[in-house]
Amino acid sequence: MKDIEERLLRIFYRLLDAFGKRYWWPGDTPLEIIVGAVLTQNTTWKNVEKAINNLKKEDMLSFEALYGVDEKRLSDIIKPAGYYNIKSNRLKNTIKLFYEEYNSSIDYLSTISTEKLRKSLLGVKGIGKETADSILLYALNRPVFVVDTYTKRFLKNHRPPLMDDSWGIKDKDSYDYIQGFFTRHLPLDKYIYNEYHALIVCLGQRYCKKIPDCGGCPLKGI
DNA sequence: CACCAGGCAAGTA
DNA sequence: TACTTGCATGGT
Repeated sequence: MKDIEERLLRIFYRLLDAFGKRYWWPGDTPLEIIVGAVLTQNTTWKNVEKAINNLKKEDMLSFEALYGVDEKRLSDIIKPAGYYNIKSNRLKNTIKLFYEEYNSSIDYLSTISTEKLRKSLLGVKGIGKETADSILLYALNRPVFVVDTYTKRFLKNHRPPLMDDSWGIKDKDSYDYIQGFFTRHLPLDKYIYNEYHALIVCLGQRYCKKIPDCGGCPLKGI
């Protein structure tokens, strides 16, 4: 067990050394990060940036403006992010939660437990586990490990020999199991969770697209 | 031309 | 529970 923690940290520092700090999440305010988390669902960040820039240009990047804006008009503004009709509705649902239940107040949000926040986020139509956890970690600074397709691919591609079968990771493991795996074997540290997820994404984008292929991969020979 | 990207919900079996 | 499908733009 202790062995796994050391291994995970060793991988972490190797990636950190290779790629440097990722400075996630891009975004100046918690709201911008929340909006980005919804818009980036199955979408490249590049396209999300365009949508967010449109929102800024229209002066729509506030809880009040987003709460009040017409859904049709919102879909028009965020069009570059793709799935714009669905995402406009999801954004409205998300903003509605913060506006109506938490007074659009980051200070107030800081008094609410992570468990309660996660439950209310998952109650929003359009927010699944990854989006909820991204908001918790990157917008609200809670120590929650984010699992995404890169994380699953990372585990799939690197065991064994990188990871031993005794770790119990299987291809079709659920979100909760994989998240639990990381949180059980890492210190409860939001800085590590923040950087680890970002580094896994960076690794995946550069080296491990679809099949196990570690040519030039910084984890080779670790 | 095909394929993918920092998911999710709804439908089917 | 475990698949499948629709959603849509923009880059490779």
